[in-house]
Amino acid sequence: MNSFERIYEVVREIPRGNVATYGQVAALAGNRRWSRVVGFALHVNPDPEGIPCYRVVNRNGEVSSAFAFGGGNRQIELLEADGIPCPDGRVDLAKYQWRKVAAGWIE
DNA sequence: GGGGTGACGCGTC
DNA sequence: CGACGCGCCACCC
Repeated sequence: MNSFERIYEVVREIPRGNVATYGQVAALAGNRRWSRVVGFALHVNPDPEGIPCYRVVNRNGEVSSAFAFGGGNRQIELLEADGIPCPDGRVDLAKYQWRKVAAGWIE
């Protein structure tokens, strides 16, 4: 399995209403240093319908500026459609950051 | 086989 | 608090 596949797997597991950071995805994929690779992986996103790349934001909670796979604000609308408000083009990681953890993890 | 690039992250100035 | 630079890993030419 390529690194990309693992990354796609992680992104694909992001539940609706939650978002994950590139670093988070990278870490879940196996290595947190894949941050850049994650971006590249989503860039070539082979399955936009199965891989909600719009739920992946940078560690600042902002949507990627180079987001041009659908049309800028497109990501914002999709996120809001998921119930994730993006007032200033950024989401509240404190509340919406995906927490892939064992049951019992409370912040 | 080598070099350059990229949807990032973190530390430091 | 804001801006700049360096480091990381994988993929393409």
